[in-house]
Amino acid sequence: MFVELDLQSETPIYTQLADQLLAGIASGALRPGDPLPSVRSLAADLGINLHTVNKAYQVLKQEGFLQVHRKRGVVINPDGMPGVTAAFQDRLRHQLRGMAAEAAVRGMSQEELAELCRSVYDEIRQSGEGGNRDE
Amino acid sequence: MFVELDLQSETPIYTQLADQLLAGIASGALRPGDPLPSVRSLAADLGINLHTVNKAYQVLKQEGFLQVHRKRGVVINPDGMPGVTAAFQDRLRHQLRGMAAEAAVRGMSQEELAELCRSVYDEIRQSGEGGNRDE
Amino acid sequence: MFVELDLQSETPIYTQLADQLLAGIASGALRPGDPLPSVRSLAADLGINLHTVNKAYQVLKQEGFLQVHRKRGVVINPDGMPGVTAAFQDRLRHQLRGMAAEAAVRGMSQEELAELCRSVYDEIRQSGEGGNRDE
Amino acid sequence: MFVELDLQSETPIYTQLADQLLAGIASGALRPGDPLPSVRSLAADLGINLHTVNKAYQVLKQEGFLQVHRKRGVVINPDGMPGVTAAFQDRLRHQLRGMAAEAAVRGMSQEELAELCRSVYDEIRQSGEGGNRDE
DNA sequence: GTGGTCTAGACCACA
DNA sequence: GTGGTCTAGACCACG
Repeated sequence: MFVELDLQSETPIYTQLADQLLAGIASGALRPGDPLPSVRSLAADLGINLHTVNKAYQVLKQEGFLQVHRKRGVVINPDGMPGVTAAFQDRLRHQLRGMAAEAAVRGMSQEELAELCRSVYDEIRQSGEGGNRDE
Repeated sequence: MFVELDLQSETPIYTQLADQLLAGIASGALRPGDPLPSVRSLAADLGINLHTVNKAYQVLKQEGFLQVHRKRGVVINPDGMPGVTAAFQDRLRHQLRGMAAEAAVRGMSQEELAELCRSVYDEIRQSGEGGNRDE
Repeated sequence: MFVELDLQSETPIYTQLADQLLAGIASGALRPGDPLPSVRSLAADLGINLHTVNKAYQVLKQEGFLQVHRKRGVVINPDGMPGVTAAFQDRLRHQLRGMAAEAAVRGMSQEELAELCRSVYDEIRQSGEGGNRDE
Repeated sequence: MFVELDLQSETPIYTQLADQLLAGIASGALRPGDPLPSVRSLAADLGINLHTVNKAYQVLKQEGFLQVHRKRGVVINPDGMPGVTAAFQDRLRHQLRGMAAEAAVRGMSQEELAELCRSVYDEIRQSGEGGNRDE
């Protein structure tokens, strides 16, 4: 579990955690059906409160990425990940708009921005290359 | 001034305002040297708090997009816009990472994401098309 | 024994099990005097914990649906089922209130809700049709 | 605000609160656009923790019944209530199934159950007759 | 003053 | 042991 949190960041800890878990799924390090650490143990590992971990889990569960299994605890949704919903696209566009506006004003070209997107996407995919599974 | 605020959004009003001012600049509707409404009048126009408008202006001034003169009021920085700083790139990558991770998990391909980037960028550029009022 | 458990559900497994046993009785598949599997074997069949099966049995025994004999094991109460007690009606109304409130808010009419009730009731009755094994 | 909580009940306080707010909406006592008390004041009124109130609000917000307005605080969704979604129907059926099974076993007829549904529905609708609005 | 976040410590139902 | 709930007290961003 390679999670790195910036406790000073203005983005909430639970958001950072949720994002990194998603990144873990995207990279293949976490796969559908895989169990996640209990809120308590992960909280202890990360040195944060269990409620903070719980909130991250709840957010991901709400969106359909996780399930709470009565026997196996918290697991990556074994039925696969939710697709590209309209709500998600809206959210994406909204966030992109703000970034794109500033990028444009600062003189970044359309293609430079797109290229940056691609490279970030690649980083995420490759970070888990080989799908190391050591739990 | 074509500013639309969503008071239900989870993004702060001052952020929305700042983003839309940037979009105005990106589209060419606002150009270096152009004056902006006074805090007072813009707040009245938008039906929001003075502090909120002020904060948006402060944020943009801080980043170098605006200048505040005691006499001439608030103007788009006549010396041109700040460029693509390292800090900005970091911020961009950081935000992109979260989005890209979720997009990847949801099955969006690298090129689909890049394409979305491009289209959003275009929208911003085009929204001000024909808005070059004085040349 | 046609029991289907949803380990991801937020309703406890023992509750699901108890409900399905009740449904079995309602449908006629299980009748007063009929024997039920031992805690041990049912737990093995369903792949769940002994405690869980035991709790379901205890709950049903507590309400008077089952009897537990040292020798004959667990049987559907041969003296017949408990009737519509005041306590049960209270419980029913209480649960219905929450559902009805949300249904009403969502625009479901009184008759639509009543009709749904009837259809669910029918499903339960019919699911055991033809299941009268020994007469 | 006529909210009555049973702190001894096994149903969570936040659920009871959410249900009663829904009942308030169903009865017409609360209408789209109406403001709700702040989490702090309502918590003080009810003698419970503000986090508990907050959770109730979050649940209702999540489902689309409430909105958090940056100026007006928490309000009943002014765009109207969510409709009868498939997810809601599933939830309803599931809950009804358990109740209907027990009702049937206890000898309650299909029509008796439906009639109970109707009467509960009526109680909710009528409790707010006249739409008293004293805030 | 609002809601959002985080922490800490506690109890309970469930399995 | 797990997650779910509740409490209490705190800080911060926002408007």
